[in-house]
Amino acid sequence: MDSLEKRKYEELARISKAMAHATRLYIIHKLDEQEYCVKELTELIGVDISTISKHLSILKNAGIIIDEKRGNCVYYKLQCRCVLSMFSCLINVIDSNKDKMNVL
Amino acid sequence: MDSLEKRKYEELARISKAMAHATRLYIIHKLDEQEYCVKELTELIGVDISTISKHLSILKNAGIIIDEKRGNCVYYKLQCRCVLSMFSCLINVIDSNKDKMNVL
DNA sequence: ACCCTATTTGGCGATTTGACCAAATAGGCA
DNA sequence: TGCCTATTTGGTCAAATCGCCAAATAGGGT
Repeated sequence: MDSLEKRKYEELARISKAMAHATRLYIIHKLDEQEYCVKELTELIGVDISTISKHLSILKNAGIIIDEKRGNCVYYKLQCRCVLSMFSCLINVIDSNKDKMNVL
Repeated sequence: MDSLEKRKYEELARISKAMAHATRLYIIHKLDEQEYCVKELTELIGVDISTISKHLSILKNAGIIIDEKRGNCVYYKLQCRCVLSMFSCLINVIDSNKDKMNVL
């Protein structure tokens, strides 16, 4: 793997890592339905608000979500719905394993 | 997030984490082209063979790749090409960010 | 200006991850 | 059987991740 290729895969991994957490996947899923502010997400998820804030900043930093301040709150939404294809990919993997199991 | 939903997202995250590493993404990419044994992948990538073996076991454990012993070697291949849609997802995210930048 | 709510930031301890080395294991083949 | 190559496993260490708490910051509204 030459250094150019290495950089490419590290960049892909950077985005991929940002999604690789149950809470962050859940946030992405909820933000697909509608936008939410930090406090609302905190109530939906039930962990400390500082934890949610950090998850959001990881997603934002990876360019997966964007924020917008309105009134007293910071609202988050998906930067691009394309991330949702991630879910079908993950579900496909899980399903293709179930299939494998059944065959045996 | 009720406990059923929590389990669901943890399961998705389990697969997602397995892919969230530059070397493992690279392995997936190479295994899409053809199957390889551990030693060959080690030479392609250039880290310790035990490191590659562990990466492979993570991918195998997540049901992303499968192995097959033939002769002296263990060959690995994709369990299902569906994981490749992950790459387009990641690239889409990166591109949608570039677009955003250009607009500004 | 002051209070109050929302959010972010810094720091801490616990856990996980990733890379290497060395040693164990597996199996083919002379 | 004994050797040799390929692979896996266990141990160690450094670095990254995660969740909480406490404190800092931001900004609206009275």
